[in-house]
Amino acid sequence: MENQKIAQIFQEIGDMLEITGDSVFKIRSYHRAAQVVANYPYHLRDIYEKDPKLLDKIPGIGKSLMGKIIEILDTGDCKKHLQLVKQIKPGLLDIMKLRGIGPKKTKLFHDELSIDSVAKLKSAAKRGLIRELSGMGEKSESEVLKSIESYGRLKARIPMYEALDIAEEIISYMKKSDAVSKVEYAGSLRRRLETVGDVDILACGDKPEEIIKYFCDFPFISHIESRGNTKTTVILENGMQVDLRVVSKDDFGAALYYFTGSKAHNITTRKIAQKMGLKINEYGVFKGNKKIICRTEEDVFKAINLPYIIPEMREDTGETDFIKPIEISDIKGELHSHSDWSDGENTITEMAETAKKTGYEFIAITDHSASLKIAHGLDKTRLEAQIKEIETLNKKIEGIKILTGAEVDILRDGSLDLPDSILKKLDIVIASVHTYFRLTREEQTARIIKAISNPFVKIIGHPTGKLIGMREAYDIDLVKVMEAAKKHNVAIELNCNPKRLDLSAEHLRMAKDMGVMISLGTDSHGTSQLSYIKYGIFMARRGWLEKKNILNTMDYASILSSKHHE
DNA sequence: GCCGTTTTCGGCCCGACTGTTTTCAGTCG
Ligand SMILES: Nc1nc2c(ncn2[C@H]2C[C@H](O)[C@@H](COP(=O)(O)OP(=O)(O)OP(=O)(O)O)O2)c(=O)[nH]1
Ligand SMILES: [Mg+2]
Ligand SMILES: [Mg+2]
Ligand SMILES: [Zn+2]
Repeated sequence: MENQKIAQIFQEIGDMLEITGDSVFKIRSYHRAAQVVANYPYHLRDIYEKDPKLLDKIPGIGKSLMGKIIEILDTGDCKKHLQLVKQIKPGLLDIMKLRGIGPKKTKLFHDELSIDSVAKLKSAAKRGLIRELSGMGEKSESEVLKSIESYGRLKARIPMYEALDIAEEIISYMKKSDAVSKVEYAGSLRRRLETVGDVDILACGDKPEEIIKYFCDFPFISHIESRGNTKTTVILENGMQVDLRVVSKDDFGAALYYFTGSKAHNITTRKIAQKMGLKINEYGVFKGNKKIICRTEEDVFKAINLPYIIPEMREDTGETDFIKPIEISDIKGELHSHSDWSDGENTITEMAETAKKTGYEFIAITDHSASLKIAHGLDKTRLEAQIKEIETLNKKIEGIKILTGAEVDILRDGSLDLPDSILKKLDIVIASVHTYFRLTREEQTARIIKAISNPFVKIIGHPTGKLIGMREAYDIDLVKVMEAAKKHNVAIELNCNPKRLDLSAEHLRMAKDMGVMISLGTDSHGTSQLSYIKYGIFMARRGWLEKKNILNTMDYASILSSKHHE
C-alpha cells in the first residue's frame, strides 16, 4: 500500500524533526498529513495520474507536501526524508518511543552522553550518568530504567473486540461505586478503530478523588503510571494501558467529546471555535469567562454551531467541512453591466457611482459588440474610445475601480465578434451567444467550446440562453462545456437577471463539483438592475455555491491576474 | 508546513501530571 508508505515517511520526518528541534507547527503538519494519508480512501497514485493538482485539495496537504508525495510516487522516497535518516540515528527514534521520554530528553542524552540506542541509555542510567544531566535527577533516572523495563512487556495495539471486553468489565466495576454517577469508554475504542492503543475511560461524580482511588483498586492493575486529581494512567497485568479521566457531572459532555478525539479532530473543531471567539476544552465551551455548560456532546456541537458528528467519523478527514453558503456581502463587484454606449440606460459614471454605493470595489462595463446592431454594439474603434474614457473616469472617480470589458458576441462558427487585438486590451471579456439558438447539440457545444478556447475570454455569459417561461435553453452539452471551461480557466456566468437565472441550480452544483468558477453577473442595463445580484445569490445558494466557487468574491487584482492558459 | 468571514502573512488547541525547578519544561492525554 503506497498510501501507508507515504504516511510512514511523513510520520518519520515529523518524528525526526522533533529531535532536530524544528518548529512544532511544521512537525504537526507532517504528523497530520501522515494521519490523513493513512486514512485516505483513494490511492494517491490514482489521483496523481488523474490530475496532480487534486493532491493539494486533500486536507493538510499543501504545495510542499504535494511535491513530496509526487517525489515519493516517482522515486520511492524523498530527499528531505533521506537527508534526515542520514542525520538522525535510528536508535534515537527507538529511545523516543519510551514512555516519558520525548524529543528533548532524547536529544539531551545524545548530545551530552552520545547515547544513540536503548541499550546505551540503559547502561548510562545504571551507571548513574543520567541524574547528572541538567534537569534530571534520581527519579528521572529510575523512570528511564522503568520505561525501558516495561517497554518490552507493553502490549502493542490491541484488537478492538478485546479492548471492548476489558472496557466493559472496567465500566461494570466502576458502576459499583457510589461515587460514580456516569462512566463511559472514550478514545479510539469509542471511535471503533480496528485496533486501539489503550482503553480510555471517562467517569463523573461529585468526589473525583474517591473515584480515582476506587479505580486504582481495580483488581487487574499491575502498576500505576501516574495519578492526579482528575486523571490517572495504569497498566493492567496483561500489559494494556488504561487511562481514566474524571470530571464533574456538568462537564461530562464536554469531557466525553474531548476524550473521544481524535486528537486531530479536536484540534480542528477547537480552531473552528476560536474563529467564533470561543474556546473548547474538556470542561465546556467558553465565551471569555462565561462558560457554556455541556452536559452532553450535543451541547458542544450546538455551542459551536455544527451538526452532531458521530464518534466513528471524528478522524479529521473532512467531517467538519460543512458548506458555508455564499452570502450577498461576499460579492466584491459587478462583472457584467451595460452602459449607454450600447443598449444600457445609464452612463458609465452613473453605473460606477451606483456600484460604489452598493459597496462594491469594482464594476466591469461590458457593452455589446457590433454584430448586435439592435443594441448599438461597439466595434473596435468605439471600444478603444471607451477604454480611453474609462481610463479618464478612473482618475476622476474615487472609491470604485471601473474595469474595461465587452460582452462579445459568439458568432455562428464560434469565432468572436471582436479581434484579439482589442480583446487583449480589455480587463473582462464575456463571450455570449445571442443568435442561432437552434443549432444541433454538437454544433452548439463546439461553438461555445471554441469561444472558451480564445485566450482572452474570461467568462461565458448566460450559458444556456434560457428566458424563464419564454424561451428554452438551447441544446448544449454542459458537461463538455464545463470541462473546457475548467481546462482554459474560464468562468461560467450565473446571469442574475430574474428573467434568465441562467445557470440553474443543478448545473451550478455540477460546476462546483467540476471545479469550474462561477461569475455572478447582473447583466444590468441600468443602475436599478445592479440589485439583481440578490436573485443570483438565491440561485447560487440553491446550487450549494460557496465564496470560493465565485469569481467576483475576489478582489479585482486577483481576477485580472488569474491566467488563462495552462 | 498549512491556511484564509480579518489574514496570502502570521497565526497555529488546550490542559494535567511529573520532576526539578524557585517558576517551568517536558511529556502526555
Ligand atoms: N485536544 C486534545 N485532545 C487530545 C490530545 N491528545 C489526545 N487527546 C484526546 C483525544 C484522544 O482520542 C483521547 C485519548 O487519547 P489517546 O492517546 O488514548 O488516543 P486515542 O484513544 O485516540 O488513540 P489510541 O488508539 O489510544 O492510540 O484524548 C491533544 O493533544 N489535544
Ligand atoms: Mg486511547
Ligand atoms: Mg489514552
Ligand atoms: Zn447578453
